[in-house]
Amino acid sequence: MPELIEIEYYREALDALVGGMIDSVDIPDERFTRPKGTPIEPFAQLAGERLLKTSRLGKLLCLHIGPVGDPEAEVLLGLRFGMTGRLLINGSGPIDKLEYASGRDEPAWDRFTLTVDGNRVSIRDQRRLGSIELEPDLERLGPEASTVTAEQLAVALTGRTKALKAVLLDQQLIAGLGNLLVDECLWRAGLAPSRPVNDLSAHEIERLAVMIVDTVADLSARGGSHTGDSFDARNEHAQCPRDCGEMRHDTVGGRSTWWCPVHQV
DNA sequence: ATTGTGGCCTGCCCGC
DNA sequence: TGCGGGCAGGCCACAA
Repeated sequence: MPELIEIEYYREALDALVGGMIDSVDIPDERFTRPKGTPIEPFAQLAGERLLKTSRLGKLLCLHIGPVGDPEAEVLLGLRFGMTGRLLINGSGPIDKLEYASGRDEPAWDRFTLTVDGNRVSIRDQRRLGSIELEPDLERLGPEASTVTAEQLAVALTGRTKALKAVLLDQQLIAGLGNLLVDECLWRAGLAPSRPVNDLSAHEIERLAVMIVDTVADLSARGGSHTGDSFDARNEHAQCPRDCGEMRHDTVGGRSTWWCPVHQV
């Protein structure tokens, strides 16, 4: 479930530990490191350093780690949460329950644990779809969705033929939107998810950019990606909350998609 | 280069 | 009750 909004909640929670000393790093299983096959050792060597800062780009949460007062020696540790990953601090998460995740909650699913001044920070990820990476390449991510401008959006769309939804999900083009946020943004903007992007007018692009920024802000304040106006209509035979048309279920960009054919055109 | 597909992983839910 | 298939809100490697 975690999309930009949830990752930002994680970052804010983690921010309380900035300045602390990393006592230990525990990665039980090499399958969680990226790129695949990266040994655990370089991660373990972060013990003894300090957590200097946190940052986020899209769904990537970054920990800036190193000795105080020596920016040259700073190392970036990137955390990705996949679909089922949660950040736990001392056993509890900023988000209590993941939609669509298992009702169970096993400490055995802790794929990565950092101890900062005695506080346990863990990624609990049942399916191991998340990962950790040293010095992640930030250049591979597009502009941040929560502040995306019409100009940036236009750049992402130009020269492409993909379905609109597929582009919005592509982290290289726009960073941070996941399946739920995209469906809500398109529902609010009145745009069909399967529209080829080269078909959008300048006016529609502008409207969509504003809608993305507003929707992210709105749902952040409400409490998560699952609090959209269209969320309850992600069901068979559900009615569109705007115009009472029947919601339609399709696969677009390889993802399960709910939309309203009446007002999304 | 761009685009679509399948795989990674695991658990749950449904129908037989 | 047991079993197989399909599905899940992310991301990557790969083929066309």
